[in-house]
Amino acid sequence: MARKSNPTNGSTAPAAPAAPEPRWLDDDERATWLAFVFGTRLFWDEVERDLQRDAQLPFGYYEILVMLSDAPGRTLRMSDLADATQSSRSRLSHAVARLEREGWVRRENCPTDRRGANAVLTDAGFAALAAAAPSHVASVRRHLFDQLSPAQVEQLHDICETLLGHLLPIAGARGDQRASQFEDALAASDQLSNT
Amino acid sequence: MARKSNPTNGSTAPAAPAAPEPRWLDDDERATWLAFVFGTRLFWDEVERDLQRDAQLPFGYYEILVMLSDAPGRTLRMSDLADATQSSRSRLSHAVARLEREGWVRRENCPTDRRGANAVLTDAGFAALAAAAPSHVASVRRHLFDQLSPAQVEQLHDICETLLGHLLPIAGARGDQRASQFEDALAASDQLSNT
DNA sequence: ACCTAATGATTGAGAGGTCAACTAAATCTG
DNA sequence: CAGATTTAGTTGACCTCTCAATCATTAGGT
Repeated sequence: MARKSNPTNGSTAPAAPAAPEPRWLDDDERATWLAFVFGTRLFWDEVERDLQRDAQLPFGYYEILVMLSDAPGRTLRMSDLADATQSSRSRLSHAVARLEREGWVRRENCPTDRRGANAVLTDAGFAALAAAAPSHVASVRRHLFDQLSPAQVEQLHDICETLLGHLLPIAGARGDQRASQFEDALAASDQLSNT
Repeated sequence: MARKSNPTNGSTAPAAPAAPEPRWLDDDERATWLAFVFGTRLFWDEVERDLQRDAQLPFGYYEILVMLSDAPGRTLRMSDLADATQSSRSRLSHAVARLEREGWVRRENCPTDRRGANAVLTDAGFAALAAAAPSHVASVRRHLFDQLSPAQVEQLHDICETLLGHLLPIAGARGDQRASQFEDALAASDQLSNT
């Protein structure tokens, strides 16, 4: 399915606007690409399914609750929360609206900037997160870390860091706020690691 | 953001329904998880953005066209196409409806099974795919293969195969038709590789 | 053959996401 | 300080996906 080969099935490239002579993937690359597409898709399907079953929560929403629970006062500016969860402001606005309906997040006016808004994790939201976290971590463990050797975990880490080194500047150059956030998230996870 | 640590910020697990004493991620695992979540998300955002810009096509729809272009007669039963693209029958039905509106796919009645339907790639659909493919391959290359060393590509391949070895049986046990399809796709990509 | 199950495929409602337009407040600039 | 610009955030329309319900057809069992 994920073949990237020329659909004309030959070496004569069809009307190719950008690349006159595209370099198709060779067999090894194609197999890697296929495994990557299928593997990551199946992984996320499984993790999301587990989370949905155990917490009636999509992973993206879980992330929002985690970020808030880690923030001082369990409170974060909407923009900061959007950046931290790698989501657009629009998406976050919709998401928080949903979480607010659920009673897990509350909006407050920002005292220092009258056009700003703070998202606050409610006690109910914190309880929901606390209930969801153990089984979610178990799910990630079961489907990822438990399957890989320590060496493979390290390799995966390096590979993802390499990709981030390439992608963050690109996202940043496009004005994508998320660029700066990865370092922040890492730093935060160091500071707050189970003290 | 992607911290999996106990939201009570300590070692005393809160009301945990399933796991009395969950094993939280250690610092290395958390960093790996964070890099994985951010890295793959950013990667797919970028690839999808490129594809959307160059072909006005989400990746999932591109996959459908690729599968059809590889099939004999550029024709596939709806069910087979669904399996091959790792999508539910429902999703595929909606997707093909959309591609049909676009004029890129046509539905035909299956001659051997009167409740079946065949999806056929039209000439316009093939042309659209041919126009989209070069820049899409370039995008995947630019954001993935060009960034990794040959060793890393091999490691990534192994890691994804390992995950698939774990996930395919799980998906299969749930009656998920996609389980059988990975092997098929690999075999097909071998057979049809740029001859 | 007949009745029941299983299969192929579609449909509609609802949830989540993107994109572009919009409001309001803060900031820059002359 | 007036006016333009940038920034924070929300909104609505539209698209895709999921889920459950549905319909038609085929396959099984007796």
